[in-house]
Amino acid sequence: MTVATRRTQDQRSAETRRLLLSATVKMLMEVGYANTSTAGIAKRAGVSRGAQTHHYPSKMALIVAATEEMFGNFASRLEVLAADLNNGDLDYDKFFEAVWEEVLHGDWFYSSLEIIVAARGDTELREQLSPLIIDLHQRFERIWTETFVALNPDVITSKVALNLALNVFRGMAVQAVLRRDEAYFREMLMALKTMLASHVQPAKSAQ
Amino acid sequence: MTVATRRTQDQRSAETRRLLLSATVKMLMEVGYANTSTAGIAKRAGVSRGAQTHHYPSKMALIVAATEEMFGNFASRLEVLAADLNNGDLDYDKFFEAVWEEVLHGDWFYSSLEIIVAARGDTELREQLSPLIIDLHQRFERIWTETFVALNPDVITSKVALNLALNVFRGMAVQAVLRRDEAYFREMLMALKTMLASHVQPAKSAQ
DNA sequence: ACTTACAAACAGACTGATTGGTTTTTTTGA
DNA sequence: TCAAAAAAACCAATCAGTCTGTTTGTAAGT
Repeated sequence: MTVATRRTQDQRSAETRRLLLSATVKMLMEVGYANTSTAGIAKRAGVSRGAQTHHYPSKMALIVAATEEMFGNFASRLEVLAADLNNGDLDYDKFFEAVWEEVLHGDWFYSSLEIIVAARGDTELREQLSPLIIDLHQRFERIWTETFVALNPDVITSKVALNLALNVFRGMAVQAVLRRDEAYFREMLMALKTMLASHVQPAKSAQ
Repeated sequence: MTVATRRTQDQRSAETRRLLLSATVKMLMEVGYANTSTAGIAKRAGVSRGAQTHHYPSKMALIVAATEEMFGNFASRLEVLAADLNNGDLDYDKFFEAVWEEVLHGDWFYSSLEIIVAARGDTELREQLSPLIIDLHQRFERIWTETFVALNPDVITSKVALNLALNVFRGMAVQAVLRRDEAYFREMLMALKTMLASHVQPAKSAQ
């Protein structure tokens, strides 16, 4: 239009796709799946609807691609936190607080919740997302088992403790939609840390 | 149409409303909020769209009324389970298994999840539902504190233990959407019971 | 170097279906 | 006789997907 910044086709494509996926995640996060239309995404991304359908012919293709990227981003973020715990930049308490912060205020949790709930009523979407979630979960388990060791593996393994913690976070985040009460969630998080502490400890401190 | 069973206006109204609310909850449960239309609800209820808009002029009025009833039903169901635990018809293990069964296969959890997620992107709906959820939660706390006592209230109170358990259930149910793995959830439930057992016990056995 | 041919990228109008809500008409009970 | 209840037609808005036309980059041929 104004200055013709010359780019290769690949560069143009990649940029457009990036804008679309980012806009998709942000819209899911901010207004929910029900209020996320393909036209809205295109507008938010600053891309024409034609460009959008060119790269992602259906809404599902767009959602699935956005989910893939979002899961990847979150796992990476978690890897960083785990590394921080391992090398001493974070202690046990701060680690969980950072994860909770990430869940509550990061891009990922609520957009994934929207997608999961949408998938409940859409067989095809569910089938497309299922492998992505399983992948993500395996990445979680790998990160976690490299970071925490169980005190009594016969009673509660490290893996189960991870899943318990994850599910508490999930549940809390859902509850937070209709109940904004920071003190309540702080108390809950403290209780979770206390209960977990008697079953797992950071691998680093076990050396 | 066929046989004119003579009923009072109140009876006709009450029956129509009952059919509509029941159909609403069932549709939310089975196909999700996104696929729940007012026309679909009316059809499923076997009621004309005119009758539906007569009793519930907007979709929100219908959703809110259905939520109210559903929450009431679930709290009642939980009261029965708690009473069974108190009078010895259920033991500690069986109680939690019954609650989990209720969450996973009952009418209420997934329909409430749909509604909560929908409320996230709809300010008015959120404001209407907020008091209902708080009511329900207070009922939970009352039931729970009459049923369980904390072993070390200074560390973890009975109330916090309840909320932790509730949130684990919530999280597990969300996870169950994309991960159907009964063994996994059994293991998770066992871990939850183990962890809870060291902080609360049934009030009855404490007498 | 410079055109030319072509395909990918992009833009935007259009379409059929569905939605929630309104209005009009008919039926039923008081 | 009248108002509540119920039925059904109707409407504007929105949606995902399709279609047609334009722009931009690429590569072959000269």
